[in-house]
Amino acid sequence: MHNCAMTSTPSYLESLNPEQREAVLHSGSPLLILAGAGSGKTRVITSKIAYLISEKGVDPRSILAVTFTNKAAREMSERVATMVGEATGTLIKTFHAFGAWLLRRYGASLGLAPAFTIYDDDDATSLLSGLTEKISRRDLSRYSRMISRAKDYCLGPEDDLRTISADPRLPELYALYERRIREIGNADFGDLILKSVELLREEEEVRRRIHGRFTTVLVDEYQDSNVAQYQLLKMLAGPQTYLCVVGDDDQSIYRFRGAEVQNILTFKDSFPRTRVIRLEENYRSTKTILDIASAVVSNNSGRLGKTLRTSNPIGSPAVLAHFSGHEEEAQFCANLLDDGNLGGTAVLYRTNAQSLAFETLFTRLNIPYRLVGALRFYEREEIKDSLALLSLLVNPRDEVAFRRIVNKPARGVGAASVSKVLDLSAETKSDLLAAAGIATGRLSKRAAGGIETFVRLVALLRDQLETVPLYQFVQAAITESGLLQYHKAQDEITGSQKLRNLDQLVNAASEYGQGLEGLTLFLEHIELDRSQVAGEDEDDGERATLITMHNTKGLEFDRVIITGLEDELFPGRKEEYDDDIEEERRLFYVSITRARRELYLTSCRTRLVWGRLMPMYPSRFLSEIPEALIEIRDNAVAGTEARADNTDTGYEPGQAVYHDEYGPGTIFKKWYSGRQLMVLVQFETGKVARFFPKFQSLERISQDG
DNA sequence: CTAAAAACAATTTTT
DNA sequence: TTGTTTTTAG
Repeated sequence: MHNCAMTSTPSYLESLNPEQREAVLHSGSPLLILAGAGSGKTRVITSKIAYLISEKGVDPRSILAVTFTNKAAREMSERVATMVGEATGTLIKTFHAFGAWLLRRYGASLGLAPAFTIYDDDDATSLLSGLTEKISRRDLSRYSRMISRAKDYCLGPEDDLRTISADPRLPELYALYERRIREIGNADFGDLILKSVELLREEEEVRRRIHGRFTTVLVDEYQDSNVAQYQLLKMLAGPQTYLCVVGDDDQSIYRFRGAEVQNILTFKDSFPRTRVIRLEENYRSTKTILDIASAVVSNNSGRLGKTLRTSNPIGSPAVLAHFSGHEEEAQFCANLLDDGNLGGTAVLYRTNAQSLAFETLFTRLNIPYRLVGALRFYEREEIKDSLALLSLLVNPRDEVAFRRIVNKPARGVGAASVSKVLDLSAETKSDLLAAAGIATGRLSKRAAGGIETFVRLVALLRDQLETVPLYQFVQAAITESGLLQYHKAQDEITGSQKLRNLDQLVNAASEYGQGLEGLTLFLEHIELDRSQVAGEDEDDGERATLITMHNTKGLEFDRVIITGLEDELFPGRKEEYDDDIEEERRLFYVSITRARRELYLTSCRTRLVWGRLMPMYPSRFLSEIPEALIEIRDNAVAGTEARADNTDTGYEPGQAVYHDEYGPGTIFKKWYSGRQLMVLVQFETGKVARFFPKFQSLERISQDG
């Protein structure tokens, strides 16, 4: 096949190592790329896309690339665009966004209109709460989570749900929920995948068209796919489809969301003739950092196994610093940042709550920082209110949106009136706005007036939808509904920034087209891309990054500080099993491998938990790091040093205890957190709490009889 | 029906 | 500790 007129090898191929190049050039059978951290996996995928388009003459429109996060999708689009030029027509989307894309086109047979809106977990919980009486808030969100998990596993209400939960009410509640959301005509997150699977399975014509269109399907971060996503992939892959998945079993960190490491472990069995290529050369980190990461993750079982190597310098040892409390920990980070390398530094933590100490100190010291993913824009009250109003315009059957917005700002329409409208809507099979229009006769005078105002408002807005640019429309909606005024008043009372956020929302709308179509797309992007940060001004200089460990996936920094390395916090909850510990360990592995040159680890002796100062013990993961690779600095104030001793006796399960605040109770579990004994106590009030008996006033009561 | 007061629960991690 | 939900008085 040597062709004299052959164009020179593209530069992006030349800079690849042999394995990477092999992965790019491979064709003819399914391909599994096991790509270790920092091994240039994104580069391989983007090069592969570019290669297919520019060298093999593949139609860009026939390529589908699926990622897990919007950030990854955006990045991939940009990189492909720089390699082969803009507007290639290649579909690069997250799994969920692809589901929405598919269902908007072909979902009619499943009862989904092209303009369906998407319910997030909150909305799903609200929907459930409207469906059933007498279930506490907490249980509602529990059930809602179970339903969402069931969907992750591709299970419907009639399937055996016992693997999700043995709760006897789950099937009934799930069925109720499912029937209602179908009536409304919206989709929740799980539906975007599950309904896509259903569609492709049942509609031969759709399947045929999709197989005809997408002859190449690429999946990034495959280790985080769930069962439903695996099924979707199965359906997407026709006999002619070239399938390529990239992932790293050691970086699977979304099990809590239904991610199934099994998917990548058994890919070879699911797709016969699979070729496996390992990318084991790391270009990111120093040898020391890599050795630490490898040592830690080698404690996991059930891995495909992979040895990362690098020709990078050895680098300096990691630093492990102990502190008395979170303030000292934050100060330590601030001191490190004194060298001015803000943009190259990331402070990592397990839970969002931990960011506060850093924010407070950094603000005081004028250290610029960027907070990733914490205060999610879409979750804010004023944004959700506005979105509810807009959603209702798109889908007047949207019960969740209606409930949220019909009486906000207060129009004199209470819960009783809302129920009447909903009942009437069900009776007459009409949408909520129509029902509201004819319900006035059944309502109190005040409520009838309020409903009328609301119905008029919606009608007025609807008339404008097709005639003005979207941002103007959104502006009109929040102004004329009174939401703007309402939240302005809130700002004045609480000093919040709601008005600014609403402004931001209007700005965001300006990037979308006019009319129903633009509005639908706008809503979809907001629902699916939750990484948006409010008030993020354009980069006006270098900032340090504050970020959760989960959010760092795919990122890298010169210097990484992993904070809060304490048992019970990281790894978290202890009542769980080995699988969970392994997942936490993978999260540690991901965190460590974000670092290019320097790695710092911090651990505190105390931490505020629910406003109480709790003693903490170093994370067990720290003992998995070879001593030669780490330099330990103990900065804790003397005296807080505590060691386990013989006071541990007498706290056996079954022991009756008394606590000043919670009253009498019984120990039902004990274990060691770090070196310290911890017990779990069931109080007679029903409360369950954890204690360090050594530090906290937990009186033992002698059992009589 | 609304607003203020009182009681109460909460911390993983996110598409 | 904080923020949110339920109760209560207008």
